[in-house]
Amino acid sequence: MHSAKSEIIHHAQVMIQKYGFNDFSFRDIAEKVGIKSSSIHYHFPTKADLGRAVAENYRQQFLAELHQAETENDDPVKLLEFFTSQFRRTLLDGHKMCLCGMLSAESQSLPESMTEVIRSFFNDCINWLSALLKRQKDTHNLVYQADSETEAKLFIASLEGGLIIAKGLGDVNVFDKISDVALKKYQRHGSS
Amino acid sequence: MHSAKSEIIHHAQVMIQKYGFNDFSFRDIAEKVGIKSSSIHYHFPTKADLGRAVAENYRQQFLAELHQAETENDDPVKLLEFFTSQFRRTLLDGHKMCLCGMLSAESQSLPESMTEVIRSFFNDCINWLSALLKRQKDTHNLVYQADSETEAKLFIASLEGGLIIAKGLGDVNVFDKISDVALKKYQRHGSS
DNA sequence: GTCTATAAGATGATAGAC
DNA sequence: GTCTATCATCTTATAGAC
Repeated sequence: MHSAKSEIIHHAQVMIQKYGFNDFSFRDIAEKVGIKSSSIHYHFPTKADLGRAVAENYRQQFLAELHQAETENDDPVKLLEFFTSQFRRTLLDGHKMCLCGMLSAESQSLPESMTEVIRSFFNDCINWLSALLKRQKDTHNLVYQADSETEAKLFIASLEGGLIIAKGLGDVNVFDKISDVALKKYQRHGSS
Repeated sequence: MHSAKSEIIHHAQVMIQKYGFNDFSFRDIAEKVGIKSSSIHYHFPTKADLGRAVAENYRQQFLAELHQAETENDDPVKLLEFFTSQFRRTLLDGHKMCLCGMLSAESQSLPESMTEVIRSFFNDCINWLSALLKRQKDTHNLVYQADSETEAKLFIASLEGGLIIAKGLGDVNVFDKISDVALKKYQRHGSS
């Protein structure tokens, strides 16, 4: 389970989350993995190939963790908190951005093969959150300010933006404050 | 008012907002301005110098526009809408990110001279929004879910994240949907 | 202030040996 | 699969003429 290929994907992912897609090199990855940069081209002919593989791997793993959480707990609020904790974890672990949040900001300088995956990632997240919020709304007869899909978009936007503000202020606690308020809307009575 | 120096700053700003700090070169800027890349070094010795000047210029202009808006209108809700429209404008004009939002995401690959300015930008915005929200709250006897400063952080996070989600989905309308819901919280009765 | 010329290093990528 | 060697290109940056 520590094949060179998976090691390359792992370190590329971390570097994208920390520095962005255009500020790491094949040599940087190679040094981390302990091989030469030319060996990376054997697994991923171009940087676009590597980038797409990293994004697709991230998307699938992220989604798998969401589905796994659903099997362990079916309380919508708890699941929203789990979703939030996934973002919190990347921030605490090396001040990393969400991979797809970083790539989305940079999307105009990325190959189209990568932007396809980013779009899928956000669609996946919004669908998952939307179904959750709708279930919470129907169960407790709540009234939202907008349809569940729009509420889902606002929620994930708050988290992606929360990472940016926390990084900009250089204070990881800011993320917790932001996400706590974003969550409160769905934890209490439904007049909001 | 079209000095080479201001032209350089302008085009550098646009390119950072579109592609990020590490995906444009002095030659790219030089071509846009119509000079040679070596001439840029006369005005800005290093790329870090240019980056800091761009960020500082953005920060001051952004803040000046906020203060200008305050002299024309003192309704907190209208001012929140104005704040929002500033973000909307950058998205509609070339799918650009907020300059400091982009730089904040990339902050781990930036010189410290730039991260200082980014921190100031967000502090400025949060202070401005916070005072606004507090005034709205006191005037109408509203109840927020958190203190005004935290509400301000959530609000700007929603906008920064709104840009990211809209870009990720490749649909600028998504930003409007997100910002509309974020705004509703402060337009209506105060139980939220 | 802007130019030409150039340096010194990094980058993505390929060819061919093992 | 990984290596060495190499390439063409791009990058920031500097020196010196005009």
